[in-house]
Amino acid sequence: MRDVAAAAGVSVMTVSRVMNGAASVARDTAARVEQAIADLGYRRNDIARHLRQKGQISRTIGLVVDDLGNPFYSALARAVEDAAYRRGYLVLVGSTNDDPYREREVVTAFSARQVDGLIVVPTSGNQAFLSAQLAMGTPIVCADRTARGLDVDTVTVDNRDAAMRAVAHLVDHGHRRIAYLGDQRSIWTLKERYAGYRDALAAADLPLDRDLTCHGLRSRADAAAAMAGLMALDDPPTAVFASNDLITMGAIDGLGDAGRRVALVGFDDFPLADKLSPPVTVVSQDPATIGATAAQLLFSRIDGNNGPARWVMLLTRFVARGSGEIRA
Amino acid sequence: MRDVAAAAGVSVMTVSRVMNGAASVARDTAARVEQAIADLGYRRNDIARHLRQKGQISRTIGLVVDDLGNPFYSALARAVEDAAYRRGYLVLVGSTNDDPYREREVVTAFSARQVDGLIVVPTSGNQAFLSAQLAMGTPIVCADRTARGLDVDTVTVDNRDAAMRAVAHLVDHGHRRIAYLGDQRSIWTLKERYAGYRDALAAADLPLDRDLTCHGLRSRADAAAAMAGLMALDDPPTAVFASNDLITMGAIDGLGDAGRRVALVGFDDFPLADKLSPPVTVVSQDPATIGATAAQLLFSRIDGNNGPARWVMLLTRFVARGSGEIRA
DNA sequence: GTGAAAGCGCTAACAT
DNA sequence: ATGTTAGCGCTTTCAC
Repeated sequence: MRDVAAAAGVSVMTVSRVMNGAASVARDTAARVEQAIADLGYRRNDIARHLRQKGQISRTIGLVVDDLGNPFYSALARAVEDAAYRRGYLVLVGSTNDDPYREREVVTAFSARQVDGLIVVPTSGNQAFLSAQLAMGTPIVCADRTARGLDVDTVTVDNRDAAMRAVAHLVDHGHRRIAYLGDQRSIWTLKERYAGYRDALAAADLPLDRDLTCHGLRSRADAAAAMAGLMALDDPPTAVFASNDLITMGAIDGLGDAGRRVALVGFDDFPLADKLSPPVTVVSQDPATIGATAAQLLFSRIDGNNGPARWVMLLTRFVARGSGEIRA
Repeated sequence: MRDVAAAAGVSVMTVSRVMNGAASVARDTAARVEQAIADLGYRRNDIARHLRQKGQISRTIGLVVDDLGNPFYSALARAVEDAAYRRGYLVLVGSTNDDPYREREVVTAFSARQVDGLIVVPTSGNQAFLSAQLAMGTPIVCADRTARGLDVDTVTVDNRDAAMRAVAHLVDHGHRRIAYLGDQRSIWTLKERYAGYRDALAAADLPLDRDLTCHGLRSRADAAAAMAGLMALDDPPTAVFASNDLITMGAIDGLGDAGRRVALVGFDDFPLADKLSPPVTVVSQDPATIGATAAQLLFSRIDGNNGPARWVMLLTRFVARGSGEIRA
């Protein structure tokens, strides 16, 4: 900037004014400065700019998800990025792998970079440490899952109720032995979905059979193995509720030909679910809407809204395609 | 930091030393400072730190992809993020939607934020403008596609050759009317794949029938419609080469029951490809490896390597599952 | 072992 | 319409 000023024969302040499109610069002075900028290929250092600028804003938000490589979270991330782009904000991303330690590291690094706000998919750990950032004036919004030990804006779907309806649907089709396949119970969404599963059983006066519930399935392969194990029981289930997309695919792998007689309902829709035989009945949620809503809540805070924390519950859609309508 | 210094009764310099773990601080002084830091909940401002620090590094890299919401690019992004995390770097992400204007905006914004390096999936526009960043000392690596008008490190797969072999596979199974379904030809990868398609036809002395080639398919629905159109021809194709995962799915949609007699090979593997009937034969590439390799090249530049530009060509894998082995 | 002064690149506030 | 001064929060350099 000093070089530009020297080249144009003005002070750095005038260069600053030109860069910011200030009106109070003579046309020919501005032209000289523009020329110098072009000649020297000068680009403003936005970091230094924000350091001094009023309000200390960095025009950057941080997005912390479980796994950016998971299509669910990448769809969410894309929606956040679009909202940020429209407002002239940049997005820092980080994955936690549901590891509370890494979550803390990432959030801390983002805060040290002075992000103006944070959208977080909380891990199963405790998020009380986030209250420090909150106290420092950095707004936080939780997406997909609620935080533990923290009272902030949150966007989720109606996990428990949706799971309950899905399982009730299986009950309505005559099933009494309905298996549950799920990821770690420590994750909020899975706890909710499992609760919904039990709600539906209770409502139908069905017993909760521990032999039919599998938790902690971290991958499609895990789910396939668990499903195969269930089918090897003396009295195998006649229906299955799979609590996320990966697990649903694993269940399909594990069922093999038995997929034609065993009913299946999965949480999360996925491409080609309608092309399988039988086509897969699912509870569908929209990650892009979750991300867009979270961004909207965050920017309202950045814009100064400091009302009480809001919890936006988005509705899921039940999509009957065939696999969930197989009768007992 | 000033507050901490005051609370501990030392100068800001000593606080700085403690924050950086300098050895030359008396044990009890350090303890007093640590205490003050804890009491006041002080967190260092990394932005200000990097502004003054030797070498002016920001420990941030920028990642520009076509669409972060596309599982292919999100897998790539995840690999980049992991590599960055291991080195203590943060990642700014941006999507271009293959819009050269947005590409330029995003890259410019990243550069203004003083990123230490850039991994870019180039749009179909011209990337000559990137030479400005390159000249300013910001290393750039292209991933998935090559850049136009720019000589930088690049990671791609053997698109043309892989496409050629895929189509040759169809020829080997007796097909003479092989359709091509592709996205915009202006995109480098698609240009290459289309060239491979023509290579295979030429090698088999088959004519290039314009009626059997469809370009510019931007979505699964586009591809479905194009496929249906092809099947409505008087003399429909007996085989199809689909040039990416979305288009392969669309082709499956468009084929419907004809999928049992019309052979299909797709570029890109996708979940459940093996569960369809018939299971889908594909050319499989690994986006995570592309991302990891790009990160490796970028960090080698950040570490000072300034040798000539490298082009790493990763190999694809041909996965025969059934749909590609249907005979004419 | 500690501190004072200077400055990274920029802009706010007040000159002129 | 333009320049001067001060300072954002930190680190470098050099002094003690």
